[in-house]
Amino acid sequence: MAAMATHLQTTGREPRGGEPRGHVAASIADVAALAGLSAQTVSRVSTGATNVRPQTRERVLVAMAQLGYAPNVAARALKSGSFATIGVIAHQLARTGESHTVQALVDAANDAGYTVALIDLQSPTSQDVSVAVNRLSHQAIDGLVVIGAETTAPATISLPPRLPVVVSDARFVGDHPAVAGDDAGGTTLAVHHLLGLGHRTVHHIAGPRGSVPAELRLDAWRTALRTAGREVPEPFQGDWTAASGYQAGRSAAADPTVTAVFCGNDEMAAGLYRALSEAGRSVPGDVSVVGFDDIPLAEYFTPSLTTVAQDFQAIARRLVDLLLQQIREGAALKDVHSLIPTEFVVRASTAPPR
Amino acid sequence: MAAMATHLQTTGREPRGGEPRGHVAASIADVAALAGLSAQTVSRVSTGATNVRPQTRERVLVAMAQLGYAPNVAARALKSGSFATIGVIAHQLARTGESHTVQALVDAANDAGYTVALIDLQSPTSQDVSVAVNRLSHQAIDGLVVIGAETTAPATISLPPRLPVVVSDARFVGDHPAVAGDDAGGTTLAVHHLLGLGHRTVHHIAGPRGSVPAELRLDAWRTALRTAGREVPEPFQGDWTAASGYQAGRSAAADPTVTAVFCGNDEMAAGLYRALSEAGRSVPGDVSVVGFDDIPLAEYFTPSLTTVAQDFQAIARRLVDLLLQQIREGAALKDVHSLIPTEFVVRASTAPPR
DNA sequence: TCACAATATGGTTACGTAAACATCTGGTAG
DNA sequence: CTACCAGATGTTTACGTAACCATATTGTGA
Repeated sequence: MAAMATHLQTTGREPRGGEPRGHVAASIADVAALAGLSAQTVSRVSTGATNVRPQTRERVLVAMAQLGYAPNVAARALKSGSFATIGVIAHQLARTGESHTVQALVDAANDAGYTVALIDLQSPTSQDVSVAVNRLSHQAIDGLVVIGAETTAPATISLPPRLPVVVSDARFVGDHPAVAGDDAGGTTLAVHHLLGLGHRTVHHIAGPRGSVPAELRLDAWRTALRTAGREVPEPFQGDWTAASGYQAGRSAAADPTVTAVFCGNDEMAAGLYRALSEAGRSVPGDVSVVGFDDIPLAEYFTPSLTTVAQDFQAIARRLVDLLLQQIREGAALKDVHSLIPTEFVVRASTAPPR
Repeated sequence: MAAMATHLQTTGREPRGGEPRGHVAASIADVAALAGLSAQTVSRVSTGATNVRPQTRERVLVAMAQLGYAPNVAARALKSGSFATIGVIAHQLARTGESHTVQALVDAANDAGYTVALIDLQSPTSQDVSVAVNRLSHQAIDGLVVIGAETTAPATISLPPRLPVVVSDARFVGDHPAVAGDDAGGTTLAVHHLLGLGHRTVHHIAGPRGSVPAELRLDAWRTALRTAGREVPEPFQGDWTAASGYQAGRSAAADPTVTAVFCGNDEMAAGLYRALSEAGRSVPGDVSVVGFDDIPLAEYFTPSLTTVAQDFQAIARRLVDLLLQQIREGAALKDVHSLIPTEFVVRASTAPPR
């Protein structure tokens, strides 16, 4: 009930006050009157219906232009039940990976004729997600993309019934179609690459506890080492930020057995670079480093960072595809789980051990 | 007329098909019937009106919960003329500076009870901006924030009349309220810092031609040098990307007279770092480097980057404030130009020349 | 006890659009 | 020449809400 109350308050704003001329936005009736036609005919022109004489259509278009007519989206939405809008729930938009997904998502949605209503969560808890969804209310959006709930099980998010939803989540639990980058696959490539160069084992700076991609990468790293019969060292605990990578890096730099580090993301790799540099250990001479995500800056780290590239574009396109499919067909797609492959990009931060 | 046609087509989608039970979303009338009250009373509860007996309100809330009622946003918007939504036009959202502004903007808008409808432009030309605006149509949003038009004069953007608008633009031309970081001030601080360290002059890697912030930083750099009576070297031409900074850096590294470089943004500074490193010139020993923006990674460059920090939060808050003020008061705020101060952050990438 | 005020609740209406159905026009085939 | 058909246009209606005005109910003071 508490959650429900969040969308029950009005904003208390009045419609915008009048220009000098009592020039309220022109409606379809005004256009009809000016053109000497019925409102229905105007509506037909504005929706692109074909059964209108070219000459009549022209008359309507002229009247529209003259009045600066634009269809009232609210009325249209009320009538049709659709807003041509999808909701996107993100978490810390400015985090590099997230912002790429969101940009790609916005572009994909726009291409499909949809506007994106964006909510940015401060914290990605189930409750906050639920509140955010209710805020958009279940009729203001035609569908919902949840990409910011990395520490939350999608199944525990309370959603309006019948609202098409897709989530970006690699666990593939719950009923919603899900799309994610191949965290495990990318991690395996990274570990094998480093072992293949001759490193005896690979250390890891992990993302925050509870984060799904962080856990998946951690597990895959552990599994890859075990499968290869290598020792699994204690992972360093990070939180995605460069600062945490730096902290972890101070410990790593002090440990002479560390010759190869797989970082949970590129930002933490940047922090590690600096810690190693301060300790006088060179990359890749003394320590090889691999990142994850392939942010634009990764190529211009010094040295250029070897990393696991995520295809954010592909992830976003797939998310939008799956969502629109549900919206159009009116049916929930259950058990659709799409894993977008990662690409391993070898640059200059990895080398055989000394 | 061509532009107008863009918002006249419907999407041709049918409303979502029925669940097994003919369970269309509950309306205010359904709630009223279940509670044994009039629709009006239900409406009062849902809008938070005070003149309802607590006992009656409770009856309504129970009925709402039972039916899973949520107000129909379209109907509400149609009645009130307001969507509680603001449009945001961005350009290359994933660019670091931009994504911070957008995140802060979304947060500020959400705090004020507004949803953000986001459009990401591929190219920031006047025409594209106009098309994007028309796409949102002038009644789907209560106001518009334009932050992605850096190569476009706001005055040349065709906007629906009477739509409250704010732009993020430091030129302050045209009628719209504008907010921007203090490009010139920040640049001056950077140049003075470097001259103060004893450098004879300061080189510059500029942002793309035509970009407003790029030009402002370029001009301010030139002016600061002239004012100080220093030689003004030919600037290097970049385009905001690390790749362009690297290119420029190759030339800079080859020129022994270059001892201090002011970069148009932090990404280009990253590219410069690498070029200098490859040429065997150290930062800050041989060359001092200053960036612009203070992206989160800047502190973890190796060495830590001295840069001009922009307060994206403050910019966004001010943009939203100015927009909401116009929306609420119904009057356009002309000639409101707000310059958000920058902060100069001294880190480890600058030092006196050898 | 009753009149009156204050508060609570109900009925009617309009917001702008587009679907469904009705009517009108012009042309064509029998 | 007429009946009919197809296409063009008009009329009516409903979508869900909240403002406005009308009415019912409660409580208070004389």
